[in-house]
Amino acid sequence: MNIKNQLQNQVIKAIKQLFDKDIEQVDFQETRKDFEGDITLVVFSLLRYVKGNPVEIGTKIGEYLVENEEIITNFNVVKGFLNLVFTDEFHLTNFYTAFAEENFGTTKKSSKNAVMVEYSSPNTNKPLHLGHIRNNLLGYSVAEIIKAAGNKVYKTQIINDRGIHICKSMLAWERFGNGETPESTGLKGDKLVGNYYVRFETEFQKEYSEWINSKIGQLEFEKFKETPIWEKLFPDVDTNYVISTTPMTKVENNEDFFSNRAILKEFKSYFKDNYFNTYSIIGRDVKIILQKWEAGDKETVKLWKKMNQWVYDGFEVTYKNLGVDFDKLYYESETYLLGKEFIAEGLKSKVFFKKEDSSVWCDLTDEGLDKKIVLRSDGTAVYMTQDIGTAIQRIKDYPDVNSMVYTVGNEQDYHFKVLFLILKKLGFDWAKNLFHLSYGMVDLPEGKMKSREGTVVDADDLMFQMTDTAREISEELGKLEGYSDTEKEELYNTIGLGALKYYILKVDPKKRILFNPKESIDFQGNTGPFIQYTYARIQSILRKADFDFSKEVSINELHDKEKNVIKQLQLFPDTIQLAAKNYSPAIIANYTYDLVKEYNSFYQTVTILSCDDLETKIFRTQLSQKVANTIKLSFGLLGISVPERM
RNA sequence: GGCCACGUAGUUCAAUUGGAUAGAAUGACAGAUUUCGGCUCUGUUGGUUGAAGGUUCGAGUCCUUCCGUGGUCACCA
Repeated sequence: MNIKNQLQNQVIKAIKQLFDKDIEQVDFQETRKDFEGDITLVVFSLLRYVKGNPVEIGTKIGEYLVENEEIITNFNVVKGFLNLVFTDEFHLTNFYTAFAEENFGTTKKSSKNAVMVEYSSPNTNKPLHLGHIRNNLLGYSVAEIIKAAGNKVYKTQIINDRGIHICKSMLAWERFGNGETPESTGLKGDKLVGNYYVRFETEFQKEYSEWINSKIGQLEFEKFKETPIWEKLFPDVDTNYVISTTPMTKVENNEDFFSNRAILKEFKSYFKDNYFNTYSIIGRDVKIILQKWEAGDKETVKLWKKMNQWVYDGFEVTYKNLGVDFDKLYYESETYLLGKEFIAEGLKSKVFFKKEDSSVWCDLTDEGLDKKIVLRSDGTAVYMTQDIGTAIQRIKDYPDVNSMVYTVGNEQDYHFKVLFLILKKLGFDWAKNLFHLSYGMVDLPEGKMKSREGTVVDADDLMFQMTDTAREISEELGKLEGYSDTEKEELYNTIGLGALKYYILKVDPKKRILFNPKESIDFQGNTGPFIQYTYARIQSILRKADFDFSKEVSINELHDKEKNVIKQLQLFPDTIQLAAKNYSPAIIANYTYDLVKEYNSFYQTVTILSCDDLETKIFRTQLSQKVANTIKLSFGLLGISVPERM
């Protein structure tokens, strides 16, 4: 039975005895640092049942507890808060319970049900970038946290290996590739394929620009100028005025905005998809490839397989460096057909309806959402189709899974809302346990990452730079005599990636991150290396401890700093549960930082190894060891490793 | 424009899910330790929690209305 339950029962008894009232639950919270005490009872919430002055009520309960509960030695009441003080023996017993438990804080698998966590899920036409890094770190960490909270977990991803994007790379490679391979160029496979995707875009833009200057392009431009599309593009502008005066030439005092050039730019981005689907030659060619692929054309499928494999090989290297892994991979090309099957079923059961052009839709207006397409008029699958198929396939493959977590950026909030609703409508009872782990974008100090402007931060490059900076700083410090070159490289990797991972994971997933490369490699303050340093320093102490510190000792009186560290350690189990409930690695990160701060303060004020009293020396060494273990465990949940020296 | 997030010290983030005087880090300044690793520790400085109302013992947190930022509103994924 945990402390809160034990105390709750006592308080309930106290209230029964003192005020003759029956209540079921009372609120406890951590005592704030500025007040004396170890746990706090909020008296205010009792006022509903017990009338009177909160201070008097608190005092009476406090007196009762000191009298009747042996772990409470003292109390004080501030306003409506009853702060209770535990005995030193109680703290010590708690510590040794934790000390004896190797993985203190984690829960052994208790549930028969499993959770599936999806993350990463990239397209196969481009290398991974900073945004994927956040996704991967979050997904991996949340999976580890859920595991530590006592659940079976499967890590998975859906690889978007099918579709127009990969066909674009294929077309460009066939046309301009001269048979290049990763081997022949020395490039990572994902980089090579990404280059051809860029090449396709360049060729397309060239063709598009030429077309705009052609007669027919100018005709479309004129049409564009006359359409009321203005309203959509510039909702803030008085449209009547704009249309009636042909503003692009006549409005003078906002020339930049209304200049012919600015409008042309608007037109260009507005008409792009339309052009791709109608006039574009290269667009037509790439769609032919997609059709051939869907028809199972041998040559096309062969090339598709070859280029996808290059990408997979490249991704594997990135995943390995990043330290993430998967239990099972799903490929869109293998699940979209199952999705189609269930669209057909849904049509029968009237979950979906068919339009005249034979496209299939789901009507969600009753739920306050729109109508959503689930199958194109030509019968081909859309994004939603394959997501339906994938979800169902997963439950088929893993019958013990009854809950799934999707780690996907918040620009897809609406998509997942719809997906979960559709699955519910299709009658799957597990659909109520689906969670979209939605996270904010990663911005750079200069603004958003844009591939067209070349401001995308490549995942491999970033990891390399972080390791490099870690090397520079570590070499200055020179604490590494006796380390071989490979050991050193491993350490730089540990530190560099530790900095990166902590920097990203310490912020709440749903908030957007401002990624400042300079700050991310910082070693001081609330950073990964700061925490790693504390761990390494404890290891140094443990190496020097030339006495037996494996057995319990008894201490007469605890130092305040010792008590604070013990209290912080005690919070670990609840913290894991809370982090799992909230799908938030940030909670683990912040906990670890608090623990380290508490420990450093302890370390600074008391002596450990040079302490005169043997019992105290042993106890403080044990306390240090437990802190180190906990750092290692909690950092493990974040996917960050800790060094023995640094 | 409809819908959905978010808005907290100069900056980057917290705040035990409605609790006490809103905390850290960073920056700047002052100090401690110089024999367990100085990548440490202790202070000082810095806030009308975007604004205004409301709900109650109590609001950064919940409700309403504005303001600002971002996302989304495809037979793209």
